[in-house]
Amino acid sequence: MQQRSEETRSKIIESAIKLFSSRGFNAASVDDICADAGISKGAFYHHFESKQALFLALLDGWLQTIDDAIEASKDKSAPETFMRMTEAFPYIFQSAGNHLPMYMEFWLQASRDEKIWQATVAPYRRYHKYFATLIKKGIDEGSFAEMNPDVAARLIVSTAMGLLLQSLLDPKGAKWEKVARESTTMLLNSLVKK
Amino acid sequence: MQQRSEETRSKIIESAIKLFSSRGFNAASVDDICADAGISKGAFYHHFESKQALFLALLDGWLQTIDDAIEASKDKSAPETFMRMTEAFPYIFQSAGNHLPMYMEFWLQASRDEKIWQATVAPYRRYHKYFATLIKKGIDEGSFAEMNPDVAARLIVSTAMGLLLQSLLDPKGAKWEKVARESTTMLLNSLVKK
DNA sequence: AAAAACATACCGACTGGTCGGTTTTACATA
DNA sequence: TATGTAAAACCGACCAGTCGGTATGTTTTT
Repeated sequence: MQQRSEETRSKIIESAIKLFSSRGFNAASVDDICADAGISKGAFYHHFESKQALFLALLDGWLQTIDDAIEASKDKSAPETFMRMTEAFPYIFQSAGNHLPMYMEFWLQASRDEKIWQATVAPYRRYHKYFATLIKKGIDEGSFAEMNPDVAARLIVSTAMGLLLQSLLDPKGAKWEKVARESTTMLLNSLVKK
Repeated sequence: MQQRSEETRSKIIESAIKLFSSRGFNAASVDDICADAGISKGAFYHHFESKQALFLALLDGWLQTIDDAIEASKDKSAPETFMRMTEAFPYIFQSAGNHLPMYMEFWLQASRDEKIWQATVAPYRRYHKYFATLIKKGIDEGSFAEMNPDVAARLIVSTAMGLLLQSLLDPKGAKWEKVARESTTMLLNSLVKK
């Protein structure tokens, strides 16, 4: 059976997410990850070429979940999609919340590491394009006010990212789910045709 | 003269900003900083207790510039303040742009390091309070529409941070100064009373 | 001459990664 | 079903290099 192999691999990934999130990419050593996963260093390097390769694997997994989420919301109207975004915030804050520092690390590493940058920027541009197209569709349909779809898409992404960042810095400083819901609604209202 | 001493100190800080920005806190070693500054390790540890202490000094310097900027915009009306924010964007993107990765690093470290967190979160809360008060003032004066000042303040900070983050990831993906100016204007329009 | 500023050699801890050897698995054969 | 065997999976000691930090000595300033 190759079941054991897959189990080991997922144990490594699980521990890596946990430790990268809590300590950071640099501070979490390969030894730490192996110890947490309860496997040996040999097993680690059997499954992953390097520490960076593991990092990239984690990044891929994350991007995949975003792709899935986008795919699931296709064929929806623009306002409906954004409403769903609003509804999704509690879920995002709960599930992504713990791993948020790691996603930030992706971001930061991307600005310094060519390989990671290439793996990150292409999906980012794809997402932006998706949002911009969606907004343009909404404008054409008459449900959104006249505006620059490109700028509006950046604005929406900014809001989501900025809220997550603020919640990361000061988790107990506000009821973030509530703030996220209300500010997204606020933003959405400014887009919708009056 | 204590002039030489101060020169050494500022040389260290200069090199630290440069290397922390380009390589990150962990990847930039004390030796690297010393080499870049053209001084010895002894000199380094004469001026700073530890690498973390240097990091905190850099953080303090950054927060000071924000404080100064806020202080300079006081006694202005709320809409005027936000208009000035818009005007300031090109400057921000130019000056902060290069050091942005380091500021992100502050953010990230703050979520993991108690000391750095305390040094970061207090100013953050102060800034948020300032914005919220400003918005409330604008509402009371009748220039802003009815809204939750707290949420609106988070939204504004989110926008600024999110834009900076996006520009960090994909500097050549858009004309960020233009996007920032337009989306801030968009946001401001949604606040102003119609 | 006292003190502050700086230089240099050095330390133990830890890092990512390697390597020879061992165990487990998958599969063909009988 | 039992058995032999090659490959895949895994182990853990080990390596060379780097890290932040220190101890001690030298130069410069006051």
